[in-house]
Amino acid sequence: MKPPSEKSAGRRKSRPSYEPLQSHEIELADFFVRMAGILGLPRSVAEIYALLYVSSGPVDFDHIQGRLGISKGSVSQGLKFLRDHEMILSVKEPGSRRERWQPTPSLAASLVALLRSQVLPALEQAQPGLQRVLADAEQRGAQPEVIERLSRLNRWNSRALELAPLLLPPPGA
Amino acid sequence: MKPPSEKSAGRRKSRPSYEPLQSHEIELADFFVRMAGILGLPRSVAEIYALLYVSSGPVDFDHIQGRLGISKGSVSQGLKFLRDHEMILSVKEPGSRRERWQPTPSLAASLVALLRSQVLPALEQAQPGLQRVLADAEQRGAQPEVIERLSRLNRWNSRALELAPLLLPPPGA
DNA sequence: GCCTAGGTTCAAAAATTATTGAAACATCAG
DNA sequence: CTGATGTTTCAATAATTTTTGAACCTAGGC
Repeated sequence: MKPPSEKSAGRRKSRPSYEPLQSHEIELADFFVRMAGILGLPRSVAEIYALLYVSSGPVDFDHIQGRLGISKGSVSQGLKFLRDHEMILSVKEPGSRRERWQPTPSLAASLVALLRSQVLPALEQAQPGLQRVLADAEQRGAQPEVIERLSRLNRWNSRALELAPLLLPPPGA
Repeated sequence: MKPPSEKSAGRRKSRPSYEPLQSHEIELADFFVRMAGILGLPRSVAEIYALLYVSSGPVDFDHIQGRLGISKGSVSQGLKFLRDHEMILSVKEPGSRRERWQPTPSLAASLVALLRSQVLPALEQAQPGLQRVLADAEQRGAQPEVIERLSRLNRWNSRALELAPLLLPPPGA
C-alpha cells in the first residue's frame, strides 16, 4: 500500500551472515521438534529452544534469526512463548540493551510448567461442567454404567486438581 | 445444515433423522475436545469418543454420523484412530453385519496407550541421534555446560526407554 | 455365484495454524 | 529531547491439518 520508506544513504551495517545449523544441531532440533509436535507446539518454538540448548552461552535475537533462517516475528513470538512458560532466561549484559537467552537449568521443570499451563486451566474450567453432566445423568436415571463412567471422570478431575499444586508447584513456591 | 427432508414417505430407508447432541452431551464433548487438543487430536475423534462415553450401550456407525452431524469419512477415520489406539471396542451382534462401539473399560489405560504410541517411537528413533550429538560435542571439546545438558538428555531418553515397558505395558502383557 | 448393507479410501475443499514482514513501539545513549 | 537500536504487533499469506463426499471395496445373505 505504501511505498517503502527511503533508506538512508549511509553505510550499511554489514550483515553478519550467520551460518546455517550444522548436522549435529539439526539432529537435536529434529528431536525437539518431534517432541514439541506431541504437545502441539509450533516447529519454530522447538527450533529456538534446541538452538539455545546446544549453544555454549546465551544467544541473542539476531543470532537466533540468522542461524535458524526465520523471521523476526517468529523469533519474537517464539521467545515470548518460551519466556511465558519459563523455559528460557535472559541474561543482560550491562553495556548493551540487547537480551541474550539461555535455557532454564531444568528441562524437566520446564516441561512440567508447560503441561501445567495447558492441562490445569482445562481441568479447572471443566470442573463445574462435569459435575453438572453427572448430576444430569443421575437425575435422568441413566444406566448405571454411564453414571459410573461419569463419576470416575469427576473423581479424576478432582484428584488431579488437588494434586496439581503439590506435583507442579506454581512459580514462587 | 441439512434439515431432514420430509419429501418421500419413502419405503426405502427413510433417513432416521438423529437428534442433535443435548446440552449435557455437548458439555462432555467440549471437555474431551479440549483435552484432545492438548495432544493434537482432531475434534471429530474427541467428539466420537465423548458420544460413546455418555451413551448407554454400544453405538453404531450411522448413529454416530447422524448425532454428530459429520461425514461418513470422518466417522470412519475417527473410529479407525480410536480402534488403533485401543480406546474403543466393537460389539458384534449375531444377526447383523453392523458393528456397534463402546469405550474400553479404562480411560486411563486408553490414555496411556495413546501416549505410548506417540512418545515411544520418538524416543526410540531419537536414541542413536542423541548419542551422536553428545559424542560430537565431546569430541569437539564443547563447553562442559553443553556436554552436561546433552548427557542429561541422553540419560533421560535411556531411562524413559527402559521404564516404558514397565509403566506402559504393550498390548498382550 | 450375485447383490447390497456397511464401511473404507482418498483427492479436493474447507478450516485451522504458523510464519512473514513492515509499521509501531520502547528504551537508552548521547 | 533525539535518534538509533532492539523488540513487538498484527494483518496478510503460506503451510498444514481436518473434513467432506463420491467412488470403491468386501463380507455375508440369498
